[in-house]
Amino acid sequence: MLARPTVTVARELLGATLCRRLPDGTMTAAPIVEVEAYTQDDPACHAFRGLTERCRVMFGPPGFAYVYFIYGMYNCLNVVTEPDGVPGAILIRALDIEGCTGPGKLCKTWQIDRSLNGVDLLDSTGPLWLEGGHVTDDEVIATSERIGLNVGQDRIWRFYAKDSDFVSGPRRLGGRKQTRPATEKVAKVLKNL
DNA sequence: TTTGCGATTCGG
DNA sequence: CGAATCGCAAAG
Repeated sequence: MLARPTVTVARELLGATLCRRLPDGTMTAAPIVEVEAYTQDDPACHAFRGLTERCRVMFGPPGFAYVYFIYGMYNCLNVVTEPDGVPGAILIRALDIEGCTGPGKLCKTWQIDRSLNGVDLLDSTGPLWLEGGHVTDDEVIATSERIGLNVGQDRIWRFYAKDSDFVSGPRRLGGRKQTRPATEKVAKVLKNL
């Protein structure tokens, strides 16, 4: 499923449920509502210059977590894609739940750091994993340039649930406060996964 | 080794 | 718009 073109998978990942089991046993889960795709031939991708220690997991099999540290204080979570040997990843930018708007905040809130780099995201007995299907309804999905890049801005590889109030960054005209739950329409789609 | 900067966020 | 804050990777 994840061993396919990153951009395709990214779009389909919207609506999947990210689940977290904290060290103390606490469990949390929420739908993914914003993602960005990064591929080998993409200048903004960590794997663009080849394999390095940091992006090693991106070159491995799909379904594993690629967590990196950025700006001296934040962590970002990615889902590795593409067949083993081909780098590719999807940055998880927001979950449909309070405190998880933005890749850095999401990781801070759910206590995700580099110690989770390389964990199997398809293992529901682990600390972090994915469940559920995906959204295919174009009507509830929006697209845009990726956020915070100085290269690769020509690639429209950011996908987000149109009406989720937890999506980060630039939004549609008259951006609203991000404190309400997703609208009924999106909520319904997310529920039928 | 050194250096410049980054897939961010928050405050002024 | 700039500070915070530090690991990474390209350059020296």
